[in-house]
Amino acid sequence: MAAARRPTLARVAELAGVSVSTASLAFSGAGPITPDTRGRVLQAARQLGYAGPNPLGRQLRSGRSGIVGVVIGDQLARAFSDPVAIPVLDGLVSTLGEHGLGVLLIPGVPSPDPSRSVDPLIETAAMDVAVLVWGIGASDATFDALCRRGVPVVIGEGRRVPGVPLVGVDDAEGTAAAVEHLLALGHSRIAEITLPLDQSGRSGPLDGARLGQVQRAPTAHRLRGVRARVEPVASWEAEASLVEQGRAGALALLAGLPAGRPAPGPEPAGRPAVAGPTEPGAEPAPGPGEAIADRAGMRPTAIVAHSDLLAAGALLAARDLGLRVPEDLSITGFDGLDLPWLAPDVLTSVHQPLEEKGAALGRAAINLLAGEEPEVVTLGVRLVVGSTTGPAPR
Amino acid sequence: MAAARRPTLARVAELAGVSVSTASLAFSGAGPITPDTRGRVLQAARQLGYAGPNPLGRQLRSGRSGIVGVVIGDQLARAFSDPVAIPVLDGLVSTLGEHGLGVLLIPGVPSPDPSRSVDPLIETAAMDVAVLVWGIGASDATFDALCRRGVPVVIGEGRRVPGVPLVGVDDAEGTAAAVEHLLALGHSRIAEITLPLDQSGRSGPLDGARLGQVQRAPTAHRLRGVRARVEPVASWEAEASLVEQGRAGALALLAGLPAGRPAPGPEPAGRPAVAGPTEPGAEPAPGPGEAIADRAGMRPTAIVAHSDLLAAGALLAARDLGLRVPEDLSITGFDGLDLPWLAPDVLTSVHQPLEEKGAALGRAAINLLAGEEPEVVTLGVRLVVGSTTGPAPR
DNA sequence: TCTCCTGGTCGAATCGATTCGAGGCATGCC
DNA sequence: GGCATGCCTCGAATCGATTCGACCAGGAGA
Repeated sequence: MAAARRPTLARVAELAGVSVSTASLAFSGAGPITPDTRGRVLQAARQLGYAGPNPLGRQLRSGRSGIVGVVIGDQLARAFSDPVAIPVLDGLVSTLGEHGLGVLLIPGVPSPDPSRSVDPLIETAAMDVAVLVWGIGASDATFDALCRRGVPVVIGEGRRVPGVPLVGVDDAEGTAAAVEHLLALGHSRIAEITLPLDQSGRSGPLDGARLGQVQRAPTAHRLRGVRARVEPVASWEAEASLVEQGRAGALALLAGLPAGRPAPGPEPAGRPAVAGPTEPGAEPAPGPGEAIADRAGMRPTAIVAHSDLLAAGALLAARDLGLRVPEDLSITGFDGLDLPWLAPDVLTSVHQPLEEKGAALGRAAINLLAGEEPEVVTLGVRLVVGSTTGPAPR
Repeated sequence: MAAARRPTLARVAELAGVSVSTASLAFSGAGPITPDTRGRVLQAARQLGYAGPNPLGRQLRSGRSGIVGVVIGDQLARAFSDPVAIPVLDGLVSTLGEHGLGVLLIPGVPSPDPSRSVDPLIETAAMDVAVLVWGIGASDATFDALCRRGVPVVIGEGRRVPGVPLVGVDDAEGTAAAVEHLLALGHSRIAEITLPLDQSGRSGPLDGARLGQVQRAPTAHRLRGVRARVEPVASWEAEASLVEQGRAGALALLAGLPAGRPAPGPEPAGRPAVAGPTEPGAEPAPGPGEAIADRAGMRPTAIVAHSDLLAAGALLAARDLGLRVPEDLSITGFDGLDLPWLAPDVLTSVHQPLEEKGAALGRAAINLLAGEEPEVVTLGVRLVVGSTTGPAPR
């Protein structure tokens, strides 16, 4: 039994008694056509149940698929669970949608995969541009594969690659502002909970050696921003931007240490170290067995977290430990998420324009398609003071 | 300056000294070919920087785009913010990915839109199947448009449409189980916070009249499941599945009412009403001015929420009101989300297999493509008792 | 030695639309 | 009345690959 195939433009033209080219004109609207003829064609189309030109034919001819591949780093589920990702994706999809472009979801895969295999879609799917949303590492199989195919790429939050548009926020500026705020409040013992430095899945105390291994661009910038103002008394690397990780980090940084004022130790507390080419390795990193939380044996009075979820976890940990926020401990986040379940607390946080970031990614993709020169866009951030920061305890 | 276009299969064949058809064979692997010839073709391809057949040509020929359109109801941002959506989407994308299919994200639009316009992608994008993830209403412009185009459709969580595969969970069974659990604990004054009944954005007390207007399928089933076991003493309709809405609903249901045992009023408290064709309108709906929370003027001892986020909001509201959970108030949710920030509480909740639901949607789409008969799949749910339910207060 | 078979290669048709240049017809102007 | 001018319409080429049947050569079997 032959299944009746969908009618084609040719059949419609035939029924309408016109040529295929005329019928095409009737639909595309490009080129002159008598309203009468057009009407006859549309009438014939309706009669045959023809719902417009087959996208496949049109795409082949035009060489454009109207599809933007969006490569979601890591696992899809994890990417989507990240509340930071949502507005970005939303801004991206909206902006592209306004220009008639669709978003094809492509799962990325962890970079350090030995087989360097990428999702088959990257090799075979039709797309006019690709957007790598969560940045690319030093060497990225996905990026390479796309280049090989000749698919233009837009990078979100990653390292700069010559000739490739890049969209990011001013990460360093953001963490620097947070630290500055804390310094102004009199804090000197500032600890830090960082975003992952790479895709290794590692978590735990962050020492100088590890610091040199940072691969993810936003993390690197946020680390730099902090260190542009102060050398943290302790730093803890999270495995991912998750509440649980923030809690674990804060517990590690805070637990079992007496509160108190800066020890009169050899190290000048909270010395503001301007970032620069300081001797690496000269840094007195804590030894293996040493308490990670505090080189001087005393509790930090503030925690700078690289993300709001990490900060939220830190806040919960503080509550668990019976610490008052901000009286005993100040906490800053990064992202500017709305986290009503932290009520009555509102995070002091560096707000980044997430939806605008998505929109900027979309515009970059569109510009690329239009043949414009690739640009590097850096969006501004803004520290918004909430209820989780206050004067340093005396 | 003529931009050098990407090399085509024809150029590769030419360079390799074979015919186009042979070159095609070398890539597709279909049909017999000498390893030697194949090697020559691949060599030529490498030399030209040819990264495999152009998807557009292949797709036109095969009539398949390898793309599954996933229509996300409402706004994209809202859909993504819903933690229920994430695992479903993840299961869907994974399952489709294993079969080489990509997911094209398509924003749905609110049904009651007067212009009945749909996203242009629905009319013009290439796709082999479409999945309507968040169900379709009684009449749905999106669904109609897809049918007109001849794109086969899979429905997730919606009404049954003959000839269209449907995937859902046993909603009625779920809420019934939750209520049964509460009844077994001795609760008789059970209130309810419901999912939206339609896309109107309405929220507030739910009376009998409104109950008849329910359009969204899962909501209807969950309402039915509750009423199969008990007639709630009060019901509050949320505008969306959000923590804030749950909090508002719970405050409305609980605020300002004295705790206490069932009033010896004319109405038998907690009468278990079996669902059935009871006289509509005979229902003693609360009058306009009446306290919505409680027909007998007393606080409910349990709240059945249609989703975990609503339940979480209710829990926060209870904490705000100084009510102990579960000593003063029991709360049940629906979905089985992991909500660590509710710690130390763990919701008693009806767990639904979210990722499996996504996978089932994917399988349904694949089966449809393979020409198999459309099926209705209903996945089971399971009540998991947490710390938010306990014996009714005496 | 002839025929049959089979594995490998090639030609040509096909998928469904877009687009460019040519041509036809009517109008307007000289 | 003839010619230039537009406005529509049409034919044909094109996008890049897949696939079916034809064809050819070489080996096996009779």
